Amino acid sequence: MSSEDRRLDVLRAIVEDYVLTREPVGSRVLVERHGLGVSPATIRNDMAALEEGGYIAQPHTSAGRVPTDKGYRLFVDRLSAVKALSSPEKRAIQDFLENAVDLDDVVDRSVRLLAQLTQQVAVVQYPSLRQSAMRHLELVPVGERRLLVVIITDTGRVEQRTLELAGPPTDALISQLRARLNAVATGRRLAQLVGALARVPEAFGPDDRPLVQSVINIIEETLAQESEERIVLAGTANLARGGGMDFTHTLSPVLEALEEQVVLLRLLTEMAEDSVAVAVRIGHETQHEGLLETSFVTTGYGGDGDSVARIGSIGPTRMDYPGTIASVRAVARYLSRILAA
Amino acid sequence: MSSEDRRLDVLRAIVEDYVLTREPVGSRVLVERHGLGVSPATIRNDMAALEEGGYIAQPHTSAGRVPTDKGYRLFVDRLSAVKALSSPEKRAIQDFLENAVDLDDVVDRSVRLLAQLTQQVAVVQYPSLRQSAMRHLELVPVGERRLLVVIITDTGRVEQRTLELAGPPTDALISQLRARLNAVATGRRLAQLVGALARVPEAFGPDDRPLVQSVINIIEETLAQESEERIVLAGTANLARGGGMDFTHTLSPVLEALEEQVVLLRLLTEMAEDSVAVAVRIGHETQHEGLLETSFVTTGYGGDGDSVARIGSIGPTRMDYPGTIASVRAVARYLSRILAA
DNA sequence: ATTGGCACTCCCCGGTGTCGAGTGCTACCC
DNA sequence: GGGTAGCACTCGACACCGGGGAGTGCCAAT
Repeated sequence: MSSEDRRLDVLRAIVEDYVLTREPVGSRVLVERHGLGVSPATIRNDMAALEEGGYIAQPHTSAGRVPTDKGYRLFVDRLSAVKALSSPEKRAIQDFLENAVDLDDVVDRSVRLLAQLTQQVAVVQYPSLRQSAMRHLELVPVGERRLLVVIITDTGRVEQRTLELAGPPTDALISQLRARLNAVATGRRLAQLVGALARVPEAFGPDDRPLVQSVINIIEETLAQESEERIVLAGTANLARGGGMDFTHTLSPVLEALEEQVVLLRLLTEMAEDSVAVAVRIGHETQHEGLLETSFVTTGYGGDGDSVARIGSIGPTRMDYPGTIASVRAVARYLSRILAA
Repeated sequence: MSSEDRRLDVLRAIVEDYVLTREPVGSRVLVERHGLGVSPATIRNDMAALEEGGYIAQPHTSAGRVPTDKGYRLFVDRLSAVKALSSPEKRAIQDFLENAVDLDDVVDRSVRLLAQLTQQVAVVQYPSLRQSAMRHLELVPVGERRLLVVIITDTGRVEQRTLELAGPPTDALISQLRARLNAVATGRRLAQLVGALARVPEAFGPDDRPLVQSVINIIEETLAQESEERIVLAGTANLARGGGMDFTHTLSPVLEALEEQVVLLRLLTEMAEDSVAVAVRIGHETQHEGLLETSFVTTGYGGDGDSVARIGSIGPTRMDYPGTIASVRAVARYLSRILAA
């Protein structure tokens, strides 16, 4: 074993120990608890080198070492082996998710489950409208002057908008329009819908076109609302575990960041482009003040090939990365399976 | 002024001071800061009496006094004057809520707004299905063997369920059933629907009855799911303000309680029966371990006369009750107005 | 009934001293 | 040159002490 290899072993040991104990780890316990076959003094030299490289740091002069963000990064990239979940765990996941009655329920169960498994905060993004395909489009007249436009996607998501009308429409017009829209839209990706709908008004008489156009407008508006992407959280209480000792002073900024759904959505979108199975953002990599002391592990779910939304877990940078990655991946897999059914 | 009156004044002063400063309040600052025209010694006698009655307590022998739950209770019942919101505040509330696009958005905005106003955790319950009236019921065939049942209420809530069919239904049957169901159900309170639907199958031929019956079953199931009552939270980060100093040790149990939607739903239901405009639960009155150090202020909204759901705010027992009550009431009022439109 | 006086209690806070974990360095060995 | 043992040093954690002060309860006086 080259000395370079041993240094990495030392880093791995430090990360694992620190994750377990929450306490800065010194050279002695390192050789005692992990089977490094050398003396503490040797380890100290390695630690000095690791510190030089910025992988670990000491909180104060005579304390043990703590991994830095850079250290964790190296750890997840090169040093960690993915844990496998036990069979009973897998069974439990599947059973739990299978009992869901509708999309809301599936999402709700998934997020709670993941929070439970990781003992951290879980995040699930609703299947993106733009990525989904149209299953059905329904027009429902409501009272005299209102029309309800309901969009149903293949992922089970249902979106509706109310439209105020100039006057009461005829039943014939409504059903003609409904048929026409469905003919054009059903089965198509919502993202590709905008162009496709443009020619629909041509099929209608000039008197009807304003209504037709306004229906199309409201559909396009609904799809354009990327901000309408919904996310659901669970397990925020887990942040406060152990007296919230994982965060300097208070966890208020963390909670604030989590409530800012914009922040999470940005991160999820960025991570979708990472082109790795499971994306990890560590500490400052989240690019957000409040999340400086947290890490975010996400993966995509749904869809065959490319995913339709993301699911993930947020915890202190000092988290069990292999375990979290395994849990996130497992729940995503079962979630995809359920949605495909 | 009788001495009894002064004692209540003293209690009020203690509550107000403690809410402001978070510190046990002594007899001297009491006479200094509030215009009680007597000496500290006199106040001390009153305080002794109040302590005897269980309205205040001292954390340790030589500290000031702190209100007990019983003290707060007396305060909200008899001693607090309702604050009025400023005109700009009212305007801001209205403007903010008016820009909502659908029910989800209205609820979301309301809960955020209330969290912002009270600087506490806000809770909004979705309009109850059972309390709402049916606006429209839609049946949408999806693929060959599935039927989507969509229920739209007058509060804008949309609930849908998927039904697996034995075989593909005819369009004629679907539209006949749709018409029939809407004739019976539209405009009716959902709670009264169960009986009304029972006779619908009689109008159909024996071949069609199984399908008709299963549609009716799934509608009734959906309505029966009281547990499906959804609630939305915002402002949990506010709990951690000031270093979370309002709670002994950690706020983890509080967060856990908030995630247990069952707990909140129970409380909301109980408080709906209090037959007061704004219901308040203080500390142990919440009957829940995790909420021992919190109070819950709620009121109903929506509907003319009796309300259709509740909205409220949760904060430390040491909260600004008059201010919270005013905010909750104000948001409820505007929320009702929006929904009625 | 109210008040001034007074003794008493007990938390808070700063200072001090000890202990121990952990380090860096140097000399030494293979 | 890399590994090791020994050693002096640093510095936080913790316990202990003592003064200061806020606040109380009680009593005697008005």
